[in-house]
Amino acid sequence: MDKKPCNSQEVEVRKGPWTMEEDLILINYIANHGEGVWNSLARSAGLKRTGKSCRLRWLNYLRPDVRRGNITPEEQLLIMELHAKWGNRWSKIAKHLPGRTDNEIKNYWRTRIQKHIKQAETFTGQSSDHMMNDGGSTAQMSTCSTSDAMDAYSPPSYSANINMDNNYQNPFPTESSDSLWSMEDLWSMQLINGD
DNA sequence: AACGTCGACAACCGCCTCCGA
DNA sequence: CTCGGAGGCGGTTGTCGACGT
Repeated sequence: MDKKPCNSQEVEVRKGPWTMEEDLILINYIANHGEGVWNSLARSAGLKRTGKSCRLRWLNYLRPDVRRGNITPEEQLLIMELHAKWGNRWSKIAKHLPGRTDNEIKNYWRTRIQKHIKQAETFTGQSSDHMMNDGGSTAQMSTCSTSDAMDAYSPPSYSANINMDNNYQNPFPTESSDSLWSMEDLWSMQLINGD
């Protein structure tokens, strides 16, 4: 059951935070070979990660069009509206927020919006426990105007950076053929992405 | 200055669905 | 038609930094 020392290919799957080197390997490999077939990708690239882990890392963090940083008020409203419509269909919601990942939206919802709902609930008494029904809350806000929704949720303080992403540039090499990434490229990408 | 608590986010896990053999 | 593998999705956990006492 335990690791077989003779079969060193399938042992030692790395877990936990990704290192800069791993990120570079993954980015370079995808830049040259494209994404998909994640299990074999992980193996071919020499990453000691599962295909799932590589896919997740790429989709949620390394992809060049991933926007990081503040969720704008517009995006927050959209999230609330779409969540009211579809419930916890995070990937579906994410499709309507270019550059945002389902994971990011999910985290945002759980840490921020849900907290505000909870607070609002304690104020208004227990009258609306349907709002907190995370496991599939739908439709309760579907008819709210956006301003109503904002009143209900009282968004966290935003500094005016609504258009901060309009001049986002894709740091990826235009042609995926034979391009290698350096540490500096990676760092600059992290900076552009708001990290 | 040290310690404890809380919040935000990255990553993992398990389940489900789809597709090809 | 069935089975197995891969991908996708949502839920949950772990980690780290910020903040308050």
